[in-house]
Amino acid sequence: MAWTDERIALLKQYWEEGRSASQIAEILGEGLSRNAVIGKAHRLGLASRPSPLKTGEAKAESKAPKAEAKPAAPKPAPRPAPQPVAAAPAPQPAPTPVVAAPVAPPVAPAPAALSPGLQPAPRPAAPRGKGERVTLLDLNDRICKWPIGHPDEPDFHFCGKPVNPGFPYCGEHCLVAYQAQMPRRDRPGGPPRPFGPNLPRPR
DNA sequence: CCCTGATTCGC
DNA sequence: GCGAATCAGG
Repeated sequence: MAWTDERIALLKQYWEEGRSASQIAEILGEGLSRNAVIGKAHRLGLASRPSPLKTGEAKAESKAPKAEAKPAAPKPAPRPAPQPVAAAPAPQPAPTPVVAAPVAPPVAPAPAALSPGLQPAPRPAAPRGKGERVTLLDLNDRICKWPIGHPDEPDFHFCGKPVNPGFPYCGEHCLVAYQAQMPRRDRPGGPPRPFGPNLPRPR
């Protein structure tokens, strides 16, 4: 994997936003480890920002007014307020108009290497859960990163169910993501096409 | 144990 | 330059 300008920009952005290295690693995908993120961040000159860690950098802040704790004391979370995912600027301008440049999308990176005969399904008609939203902040190693909705929509979120071990998705979405590609003539009606008008299928 | 970032060190 | 291994703290 290479640190493209897009990735570095994303790294900087997320890092400055206060995301943890592991979160950034998972957002950027491509098997990036949190160590890689930290290492790169270091090399970029970013380091030890408002993070609830105090290695080498303690908080010189002391709560002077400690007299009485107000019951309704609002606690400023160390993490920045969870901005809507859609608000995050998605740097898509490809400075290098390379043909077929494999630029990983900022969200929901498709599984990179698929076995021949396998191909990721375009976009599932994902059942939208009501109420709950799994945002970028909630992404872990072990929750399903299947995107629900469109990143531009305010309610864009992720599946969030426990993953199928070894996969970035839960079992259900692994079935969708790693569907075996059937021979065309065996496909009866044909699956919905992601883009473009429904052209008459070649026969 | 889980998590976090920092640093080292071989590639 | 990169990142896994390792370290150190919470």
